[in-house]
Amino acid sequence: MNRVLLADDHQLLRQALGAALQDAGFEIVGEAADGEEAVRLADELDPELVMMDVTMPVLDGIEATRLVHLRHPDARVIMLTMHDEKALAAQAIAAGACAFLTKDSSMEDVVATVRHVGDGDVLVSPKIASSMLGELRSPAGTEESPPLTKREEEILQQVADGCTTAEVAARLFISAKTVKNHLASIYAKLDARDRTQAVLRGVRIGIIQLH
Amino acid sequence: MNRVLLADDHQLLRQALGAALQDAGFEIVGEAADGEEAVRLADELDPELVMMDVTMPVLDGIEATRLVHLRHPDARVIMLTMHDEKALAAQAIAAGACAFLTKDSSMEDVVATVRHVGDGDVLVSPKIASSMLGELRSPAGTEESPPLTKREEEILQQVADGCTTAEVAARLFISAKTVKNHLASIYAKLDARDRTQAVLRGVRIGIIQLH
DNA sequence: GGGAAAATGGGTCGGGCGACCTATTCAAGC
DNA sequence: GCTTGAATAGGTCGCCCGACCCATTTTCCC
Repeated sequence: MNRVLLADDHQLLRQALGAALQDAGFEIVGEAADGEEAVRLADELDPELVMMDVTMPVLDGIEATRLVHLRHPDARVIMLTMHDEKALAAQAIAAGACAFLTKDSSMEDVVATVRHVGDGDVLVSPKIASSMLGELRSPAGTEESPPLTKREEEILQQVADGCTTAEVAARLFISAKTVKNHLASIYAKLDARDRTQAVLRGVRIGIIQLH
Repeated sequence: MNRVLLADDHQLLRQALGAALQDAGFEIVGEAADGEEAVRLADELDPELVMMDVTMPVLDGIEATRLVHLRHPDARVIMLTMHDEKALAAQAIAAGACAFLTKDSSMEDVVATVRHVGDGDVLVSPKIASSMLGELRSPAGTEESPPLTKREEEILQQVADGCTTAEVAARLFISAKTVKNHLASIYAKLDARDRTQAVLRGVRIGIIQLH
């Protein structure tokens, strides 16, 4: 019997996961609707397992995982994501996640993965997880895309919010040139050739919130 | 006892909805993972109710709803969406949907809505639905954004896929000028000032697929 | 048949944007 | 202490983009 904390902004999915995990013998000790709440509840409830969605308001799942892992090294975090992206897996693992699931998975896959992690398997690699799901991606070298810095994420979010280069510069009290430099770095990291593609990548990997 | 068809690309959510609706006394006659499959299964199974996600591969939920409603005027379609956007509600209703639910809803809300629609309520307006959900939006005039034409959606999708204006023109065998004209029309309809915002809007309202 | 909307194409203009290059400061880590 | 990387800033260049004009053809609905 493992104490589980659920963090997902979609109540529907939380309830569904909660019900399935309870049926499987897990105890749901709390539910969070955003990353910040997830971190707070993790502090408060000290769960053994955390099911964390990547795309969440206020604080995204990656950052929330990083914080939870930092404060509760024993807690095992399982990441949930809409779209599966190789780049995301690396970031999730780096942030301290133990496993990786896409929302294309079946309930059985979820329960199986949670059980594995709960049983103490140190790391269910994304590859193992995806093969376990019967879905295999990342053909070979798993070319990783280095995570964005905090400043870069901040700038990309502003761009996603509709700001031009000059507007971002004004909001952050820095030069437009600097914003351009950050953007160039973002494009290189996300393999995007313009702001549209960069923002879309950000949305896919869950570091960008849609307002 | 109503015959229900589920259409959502996330297996997890399909299972969850299916289980909840079955518990509530509905019969799940089929599940579709994309819009095309939804239309095909609707033809095949002739369900009374269809729960249709907006964001689906191959054919989006709006278009799928339009087709289903066209071929099966008696079938009642309930739209499901991630983000709730006023513009989407108008499009969904126009396409023939009977009700509108966000994934922020609770399972109880979903069951209640499905029951209402299944009982024969002609139209659960988005406003009623959202007030039923305890969430009220669209303060007054519900300023509608007219839906994009097929050509416009096609072009916006190409832009989302990373094409420049010239590349879209080449792919569609039309002049770059024409692409620009369509884009201008798209910007006006979606209240976007550039392609980044337009694509993001498309993603939010679910007419754009992320590849 | 007639009108509206969609789809097509053209022109011009200014500005934002991305590519490329360099430089300084500061903090963290080896 | 030295190096690395992040964040800051500057310059130039060419081009793509969006704003605002315009017209024609086709399609579809009344």
